[in-house]
Amino acid sequence: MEDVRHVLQLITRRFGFLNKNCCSVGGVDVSLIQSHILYEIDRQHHPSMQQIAETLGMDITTFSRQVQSLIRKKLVKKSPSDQDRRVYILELTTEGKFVAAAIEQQVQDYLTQIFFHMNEFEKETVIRSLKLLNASMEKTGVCCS
Amino acid sequence: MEDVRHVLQLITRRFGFLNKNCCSVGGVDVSLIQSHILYEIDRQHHPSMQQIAETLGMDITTFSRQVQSLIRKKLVKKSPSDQDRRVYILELTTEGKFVAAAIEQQVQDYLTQIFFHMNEFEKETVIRSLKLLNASMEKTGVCCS
DNA sequence: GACTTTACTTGCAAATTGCAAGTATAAGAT
DNA sequence: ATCTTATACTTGCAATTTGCAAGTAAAGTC
Repeated sequence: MEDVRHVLQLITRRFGFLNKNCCSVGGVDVSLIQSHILYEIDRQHHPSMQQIAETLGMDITTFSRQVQSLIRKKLVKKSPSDQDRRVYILELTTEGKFVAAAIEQQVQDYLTQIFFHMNEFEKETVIRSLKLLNASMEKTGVCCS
Repeated sequence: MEDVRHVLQLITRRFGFLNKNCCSVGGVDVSLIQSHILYEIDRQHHPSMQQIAETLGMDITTFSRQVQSLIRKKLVKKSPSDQDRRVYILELTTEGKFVAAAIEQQVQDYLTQIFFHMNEFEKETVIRSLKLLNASMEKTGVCCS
């Protein structure tokens, strides 16, 4: 139990490294945080700025500027909502989707490699455990909608 | 399998948030990265600068300055090695140990909370799974000695 | 003893941060 | 209807953090 922190720290670090290295696609470079933003915009259906900033636990002003940067790179599109014109709806451009997919592919390749060292039973156990852990973390409600 | 990335992303994020919030001890504030530095100096026995920077995957120059900052806060001590006077040996000061321990305590409390939602069997399975996952990640050798 | 490598630091310019203060729209109160 | 308050987002600014290039100083190599 004492070493759970350490193991989690290592897993987190390794997973973070992965993302860090995988953020250059074609001519475009995106930072780690930007890749997370792309990822979340892709996942959530036409989210607002707030939603993504909240999900990622970022300060909204920092987020605002990151989005500006992604718009400059033509990876993200921002349009005012019809229902409430204070809010802006985010979506990926075609190129944004392409970059997100390329990153996704690299992550999946890495995950495949990792699970390659396990047999089917281990693999399933690990995946189930991760989900359970995540669910437990959610219950304690430290963060992240 | 497709959602493993997402689950890992969430776990990572939640675990990162935890650390982010837990870095004010007594009068002293340390950033997330600094808390990781303290943690690793504590773990490794009289490590050099390189070693910690490498472990954390940080640029050595950035690391150098972070250490300077921790020394200013009197949490870390740096002394030239006897064997090789180019290298500096790092260790925590008494206060540094105190801060590291306080952070450790907060993390452990959080982990206890998380596992509180599981029965003994689940708990053991999850811990075993995390170790297995970490070992598999290590085999693919993306990072982190 | 001259060259190379290694461990670490500093200069600098760019990027990233958060707070305070701003604009603009929406919702609620009278 | 309008006055106030709340919400969604942006901008100014000053502080921090970053990485590269160039530095120092000590080992190691030939």
